Amino acid sequence: MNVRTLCLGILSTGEASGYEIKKDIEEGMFSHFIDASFGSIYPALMQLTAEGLLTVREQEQTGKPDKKVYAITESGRRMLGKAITVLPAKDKYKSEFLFQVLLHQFITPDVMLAAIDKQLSDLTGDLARIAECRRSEQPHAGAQFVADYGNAVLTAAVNCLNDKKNELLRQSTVQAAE
Amino acid sequence: MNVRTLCLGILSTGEASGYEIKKDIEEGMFSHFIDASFGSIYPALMQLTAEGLLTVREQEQTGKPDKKVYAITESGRRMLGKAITVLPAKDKYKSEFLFQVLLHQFITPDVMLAAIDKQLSDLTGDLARIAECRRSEQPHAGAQFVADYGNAVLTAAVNCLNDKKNELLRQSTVQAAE
DNA sequence: TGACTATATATCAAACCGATATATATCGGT
DNA sequence: ACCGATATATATCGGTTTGATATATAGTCA
Repeated sequence: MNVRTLCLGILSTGEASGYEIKKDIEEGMFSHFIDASFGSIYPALMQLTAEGLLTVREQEQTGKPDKKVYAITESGRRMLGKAITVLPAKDKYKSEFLFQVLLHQFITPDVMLAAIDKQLSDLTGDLARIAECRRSEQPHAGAQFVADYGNAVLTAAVNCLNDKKNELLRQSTVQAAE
Repeated sequence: MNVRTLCLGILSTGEASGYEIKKDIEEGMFSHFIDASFGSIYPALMQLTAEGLLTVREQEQTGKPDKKVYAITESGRRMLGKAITVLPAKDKYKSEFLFQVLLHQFITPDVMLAAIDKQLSDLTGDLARIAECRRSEQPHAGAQFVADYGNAVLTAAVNCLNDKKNELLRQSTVQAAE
């Protein structure tokens, strides 16, 4: 799935500017399983507009720079429906943390513990963002599904990591006592 | 983390050809949290060799085409150690499946159920691959960690998905009965 | 006034993916 | 003996995406 479809999907929930789309991707419900940068969002919006799948209107703001508000057209909705009515590609998961864990022989125990703490802080941050989305966005079946799924996975990760961390701490205190 | 560091990391566990590195990334322990294509692996190996971080030797094979076996040098080990002694970047997770779930209004229930089954099959496939790695690769602390972490997360995902699927099936049978 | 932050759009080099090309070798079917 | 399919193996390339940077407006705070 490319950034074009992503933009159509977000704009199907309401009109927005490129900057607001980026914020949705970083802070909203989409943030848990999607990523895109300005360098791909802005070109995609211009291209989609040129193809008639979006409309733009320039909106003046007080206290802020002007913004370009994009809205999806009927043609855009059809394209979106067609694009997501396919078997989804396999999830992609990339983790530098687990890479370090697998190569633990090259790093010192204190660096390893720092990495685990960083990972725990990332995970609990994600959990907090899901709770925040539940509070602020209006809930519907899809959002409920995604939030429950995210909570299940992240909670399992946190529990496993805490176990592993305690195990490491126990080992290092035993070694220190010898 | 770039493909260069990835190649150094894999080669730190033993010499390999570009093709074998790709197989490690697809089937081995690394497959659960790493991805890279030939289009980035081969250039990276050539570049690292030119910089003296790897050595190559051409090896003839019977029944197969020749291969170029790369091995990490001392200089490469130092570079790898330096590259992974940093706080790891945040995990990246991309899911077309959850994107479809959040936009469920655009897809029919049967497409949704097909997507869920695809996701379940992907997850159980990953679980099976972890079990297979446990069987075939020699276990060490890092591999144990990664395998336990993967099992915890994937099992939580499978359980949550099965719940959601049953819920959907119950709803559709209730609606069919009305 | 100057420094900093937030909002907002846009561009670009570098990195990377996915597809394709090329080549060798085995195996099974016709 | 020949064809097609599959596995092994290296390499390249167009197109997409990232991450950084540039540009600009406006509020806040020392």
